Amino acid sequence: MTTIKDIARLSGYSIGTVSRVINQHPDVSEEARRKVEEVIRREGYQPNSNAKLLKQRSTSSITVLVKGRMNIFFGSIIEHIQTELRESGEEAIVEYIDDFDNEVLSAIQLCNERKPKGLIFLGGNIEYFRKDFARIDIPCVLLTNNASSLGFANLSSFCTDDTAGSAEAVDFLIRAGHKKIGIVGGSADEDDVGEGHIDYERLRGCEAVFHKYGIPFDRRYQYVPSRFSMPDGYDAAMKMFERFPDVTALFCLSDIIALGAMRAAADSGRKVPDDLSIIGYDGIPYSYYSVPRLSSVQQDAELIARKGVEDLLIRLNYSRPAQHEIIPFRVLAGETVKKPKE
Amino acid sequence: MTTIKDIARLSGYSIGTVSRVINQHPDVSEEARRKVEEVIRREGYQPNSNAKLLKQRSTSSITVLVKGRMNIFFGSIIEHIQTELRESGEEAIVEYIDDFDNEVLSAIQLCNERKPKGLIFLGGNIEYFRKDFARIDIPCVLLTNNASSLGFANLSSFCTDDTAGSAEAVDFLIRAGHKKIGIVGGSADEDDVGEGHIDYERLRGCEAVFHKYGIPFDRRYQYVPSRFSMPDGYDAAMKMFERFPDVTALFCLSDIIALGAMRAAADSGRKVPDDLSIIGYDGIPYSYYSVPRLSSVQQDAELIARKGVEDLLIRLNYSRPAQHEIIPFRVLAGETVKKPKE
DNA sequence: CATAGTACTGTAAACGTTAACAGAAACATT
DNA sequence: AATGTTTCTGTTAACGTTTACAGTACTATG
Repeated sequence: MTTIKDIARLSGYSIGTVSRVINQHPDVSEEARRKVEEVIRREGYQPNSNAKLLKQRSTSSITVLVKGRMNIFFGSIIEHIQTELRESGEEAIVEYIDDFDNEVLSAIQLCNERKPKGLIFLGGNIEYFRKDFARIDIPCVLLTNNASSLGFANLSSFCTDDTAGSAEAVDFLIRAGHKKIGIVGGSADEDDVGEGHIDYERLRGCEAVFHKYGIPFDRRYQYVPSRFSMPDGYDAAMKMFERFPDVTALFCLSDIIALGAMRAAADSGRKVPDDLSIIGYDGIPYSYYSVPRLSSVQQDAELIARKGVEDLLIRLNYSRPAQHEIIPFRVLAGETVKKPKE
Repeated sequence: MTTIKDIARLSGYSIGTVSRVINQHPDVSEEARRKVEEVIRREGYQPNSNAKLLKQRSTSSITVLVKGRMNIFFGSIIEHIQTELRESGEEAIVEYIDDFDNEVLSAIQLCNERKPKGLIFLGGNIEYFRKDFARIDIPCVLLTNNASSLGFANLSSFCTDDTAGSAEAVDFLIRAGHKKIGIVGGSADEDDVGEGHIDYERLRGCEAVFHKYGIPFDRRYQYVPSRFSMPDGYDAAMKMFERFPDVTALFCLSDIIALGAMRAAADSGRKVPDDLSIIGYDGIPYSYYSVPRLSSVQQDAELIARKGVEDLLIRLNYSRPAQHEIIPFRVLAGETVKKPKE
């Protein structure tokens, strides 16, 4: 392996000068720079990043910590994060952790091991682990929950208002004439739906709307938890049909789940939207191309990603305080919501 | 930051002993081990990986290099890779590169920067860069092309036989009674379809079957290139309808493309499968849940991932020669292929 | 009792880099 | 001519580990 020493020897300069050339320091003569660069190119020399990081005590990379299984909505956010970071000359490392792992503890471990200079969280619910979060001392961005209430100086958040988005979805169904509405959640564990949890926030929005219209809603019958995958959405919808057979509309807390539910509807002899209306959440491309086109509360994955990356980069470079911004959503009418038959 | 020195000081042992405790060396007394571990736990000490790697000259991690945009088939392979590696106590870092980047050159850069101990390639076509590949000296696995012909000692490959899979798809359509078959490809660039390219291999399989049945096939009219995304599939299908209006069946070189094509069919007034049959490739979960259920040549993402990881780990530990294995596929009949009307 | 072996422990030299510091040379200023 | 300043360069001490080597203190063996 060629090291900086070899370059120094071959170019006739000292390792100090070579290092300065590599790191674009100004105190280097034109001639030295030229000669050293020539040797570097000729030898195909690449600095050893471990040695570099050992000295500098941090990486040049930003880690994206994704909680839960591969999911196309997160996937598209990740893709946009990658694009944004690349444009700024930064490198993203994506790390997936299990749905049941504690993301904050995983993040701490990650910080120790790989020393990223910034962290982006996707999924999960930091609120539960606020105590541990205090141990993270690099800038963080949370893209799937609002963290303004947590009050950590190093934690920004950019996300849509889940409560408002869900309210609007249910409002949309009710205005279409539905009263028997089922809700398919995204939370894996029924017992787990506490404050800050994605299902909790979304259900809260739903219930407020039911209340506004004076429509009764019983969480025990009309809410089925699920997970962010099609098979899980399928199963949850089937369970819903069993539990609540005369349901006329489904609000699925993610498009993936909604697409699974569409198949479940077909398999249980329900035609969408004639027998069953469905509205999803996220606005993934797949839902846009489904037949019929899925109605959905659309989040702007690109905007969320861009805001998050921009904020992180600014805070990394100018130590600005953390920000919390609500990203607007919009309801795409689609083709899966229709006035109920009866 | 706590270092090994602090642990040594606090435990009353030397850094040598502490290091031996950390690395599970046998030459440590029970007492020393116990005491040192106690201090490590108490202090929450984490070894500095950069220092460790600087000494050991390689990472403990395996890098997955994914070419192209976020794509659910690759996504599910990645997920399985992650699972497999985690079970073996290994760590996976996923790196996405642009569709137009050269994956081998990217890999070389990656090796220099992060020093992974193994590399898994997803997507792309190493064949084009065989010359550069010789510069990579760590075990590699290619999961989307057969690399047996390349003859690199450090390159294994595990993938389905694209030629045979495509042949079977077309055979399936012809046996259903279709003669006017369009093929929607996965290759971004029409000029680019050369040997080793995924479209090249698949088209070859198709043409052989057309030939076998004595059905004419003109690549210029009946083949439209596309990319692995729904919008691209949609556009390509629309182009196909324009170019070849009386097409009765479509073979899409990926399910994502097929799902886009299904929407295109709907938008152009074609009912699937009554007016247009569609068969895809990959067998992603989404296609299984689509209505109607997509017919598809299913690849076993989990098996591909597992074989790849197993091979990599074995070669990492026992320096076995590289392997090349063809993973079987199977045609899922689905609901989108039907006898044509006329 | 001498010797050899065993079980453990400490020391110190690497690994490849950065950056603080000092020194040299050239030039400018008094 | 002496001094100060600027521009460049080399030297060297870290950074936090691992590991070869050398030791020490036992225990076992002849």
